[in-house]
Amino acid sequence: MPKNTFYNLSDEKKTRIFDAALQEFSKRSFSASSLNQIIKNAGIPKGSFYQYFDNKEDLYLCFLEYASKENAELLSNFKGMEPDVDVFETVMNETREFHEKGKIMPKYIEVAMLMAVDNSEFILKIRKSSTDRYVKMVERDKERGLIKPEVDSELVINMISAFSYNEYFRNGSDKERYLKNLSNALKIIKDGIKNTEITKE
Amino acid sequence: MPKNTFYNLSDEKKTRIFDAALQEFSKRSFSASSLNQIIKNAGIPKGSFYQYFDNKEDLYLCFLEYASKENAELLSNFKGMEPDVDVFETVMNETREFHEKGKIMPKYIEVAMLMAVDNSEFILKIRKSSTDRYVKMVERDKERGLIKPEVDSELVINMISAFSYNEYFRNGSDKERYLKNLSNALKIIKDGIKNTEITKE
DNA sequence: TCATTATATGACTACCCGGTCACACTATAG
DNA sequence: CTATAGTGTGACCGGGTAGTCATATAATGA
Repeated sequence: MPKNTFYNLSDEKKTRIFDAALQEFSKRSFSASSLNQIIKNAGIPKGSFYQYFDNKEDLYLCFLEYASKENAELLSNFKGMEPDVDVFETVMNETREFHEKGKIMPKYIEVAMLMAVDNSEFILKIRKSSTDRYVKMVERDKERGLIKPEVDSELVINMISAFSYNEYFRNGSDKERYLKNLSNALKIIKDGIKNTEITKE
Repeated sequence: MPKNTFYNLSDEKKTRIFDAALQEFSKRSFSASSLNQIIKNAGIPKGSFYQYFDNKEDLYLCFLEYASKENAELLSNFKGMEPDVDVFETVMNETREFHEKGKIMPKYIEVAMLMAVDNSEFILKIRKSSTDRYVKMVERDKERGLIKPEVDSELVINMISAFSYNEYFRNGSDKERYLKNLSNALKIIKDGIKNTEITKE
């Protein structure tokens, strides 16, 4: 847990620290990340950092909490689940939105990707809760007769998120290419699980 | 490429080095791995190591070659690209074989998984060449009229490998579950890109 | 005003890393 | 026996890391 001195800091300084943390934690996994790099980017002296946090782990945990709050706020705009839009369109729209919004969000994707490798219990919990929302969308689409009922909803979401993370990394700065590939992959999955029976009345 | 001095080493010493490399490369990604740790475990002095190899990358490449030879007989069953088997069946068969054979294999699997997550340019190059084989299979299936011609072959392989790596990590020790999920995912992708036109004569 | 407390700071420690190099040793050939 | 070439070796280099600490400065309260 960060010390009181951290919470007493100006918002501007706190933001600067979190921004620097985001830069670093989205580039390297926790164990490979450099605290020196973070404080350099944040423009705060080494000594000051240790006035605010116990150590690197302390910062990481605090950062994750902050990041998931940021995340939740942004996603709340979409929570509505518009009735005419299927899960694939939603994923695509939200991803596109991520990129248009300040370009900060995609960095969180990288953080998540690097977290996935660490595979700690703590991270599994966060990931689970973030995919649940999409799993529910798949299930809704099943009920609407758009998707074969025997399909494993969680598996579909795992396919999408795995590809999304991976592809995001692979394409580096070429975001257009990433979005195009994601769109193509979504189309393949959609065609692969679409309900061919005419059960709609 | 290792130097002659390495090949002139006793088999016992060579094995000791590869064993130590396996231990390290299965625990940490290439860029996170420690050469010092490897030579310590292998019980050879730093100076000697550089008599055998140019650098850490040299050892890694050499180790990969050795590892893939170790599994040579395993993969040789499949290398032939049997004419009646499509890319999906091949992936599934190879994966199953990979996991069912031997107790040494899991370590090598860890190496492969960590490789998938490492983003250094060095690793990217290696990874590319290893997926090429599967990309070619997709293209062959296209020519055979099994897969829609407009599909991006590389994208398909990326979807499969991303899911495979991710799912492997997610399911931890539950290999049966992993294989089942992979099978289901392959089915979805297959259905998503199968050629529905009747162009076969 | 002055003493006390909280915060700011960067030089410093100890320990990693990959890689080099001068030197020691050994084997072979003349 | 001696010269030479091949191999073994660990101290060392430059640069990175996380974390510490004495001291300087600012803020606070009596």
